[in-house]
Amino acid sequence: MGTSDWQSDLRARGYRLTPQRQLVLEAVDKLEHSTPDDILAEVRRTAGGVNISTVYRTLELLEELNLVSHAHLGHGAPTYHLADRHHHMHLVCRDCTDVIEADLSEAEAFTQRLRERFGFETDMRHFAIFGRCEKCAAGTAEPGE
Amino acid sequence: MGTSDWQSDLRARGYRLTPQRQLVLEAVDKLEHSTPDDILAEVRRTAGGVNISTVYRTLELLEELNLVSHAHLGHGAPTYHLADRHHHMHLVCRDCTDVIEADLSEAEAFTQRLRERFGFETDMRHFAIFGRCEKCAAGTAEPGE
DNA sequence: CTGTCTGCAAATGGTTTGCACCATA
DNA sequence: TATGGTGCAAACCATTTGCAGACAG
Repeated sequence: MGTSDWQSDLRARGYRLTPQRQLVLEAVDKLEHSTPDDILAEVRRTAGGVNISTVYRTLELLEELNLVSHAHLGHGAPTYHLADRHHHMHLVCRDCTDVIEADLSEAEAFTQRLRERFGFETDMRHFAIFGRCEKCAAGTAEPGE
Repeated sequence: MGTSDWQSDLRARGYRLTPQRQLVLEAVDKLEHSTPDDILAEVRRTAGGVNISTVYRTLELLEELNLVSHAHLGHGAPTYHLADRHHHMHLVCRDCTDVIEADLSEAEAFTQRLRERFGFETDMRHFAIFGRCEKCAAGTAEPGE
């Protein structure tokens, strides 16, 4: 898990180091919370001929190597990020679709409770938390709850 | 918000009462946590000619009328349920994809905290909580966290 | 009858796959 | 030079839309 020895790890597992794989990883690093399409666009700034299927295949590989992971912030495409950043969860507003990043520590008591009650080991990062942000909640006094 | 006066509500808003709309609502009621495809299959047991696009259009309408709502339990299609049942959240295991239903009260302290910190009004029902169930967590001592 | 609703077929968005060629090791 | 990787095109799954005919009110 050194600073950038993923290349040895890659080869140790019988995989090859290609420009595409380096570029996808760099794009994920640079963009943060980017969709496969975003990543493709970024990669193409350097290497025009790269195909979307290569991006998907590469993201899958990089996840297997624990270099990147993805989160679902809404109904659309998932977003990818470096695995070692991303120690926060996402509060997504159902009305304005804004995203608030909240530290995982805010959920510790909650995840502890789920562990005790259900033996469930929670990863708050993977799916967004859905609701309404302060601004949008102020607008309506919905009888939803 | 009476027991079943949605039909008046429907017409009051200029919509029409059709067999398809009744059947879709009945299917959502009967199946619980069903995808549009599931609902279509159930509806077709009674009315063979119904089309998937009608199911989508009808579900959208029934959500607008606050009769049904949907949740995202994973990467696949959303699941629909009657709006007035469904006072639980879903703990989804990343390995065996089993779903545990947990009462919303388990999350009260957590949602209260998000309200105080961010002014965020949380709906824990809409997106699943991702993690690993007791059984699957026992199998691996992953360094994920 | 009139305007809404439906079925159908085609388009869309996101993702996966088969295959022949390419390039890393 | 032998595999593993890539680009391309087609397939796939979930969902949406345009349109002409059907039917509720």
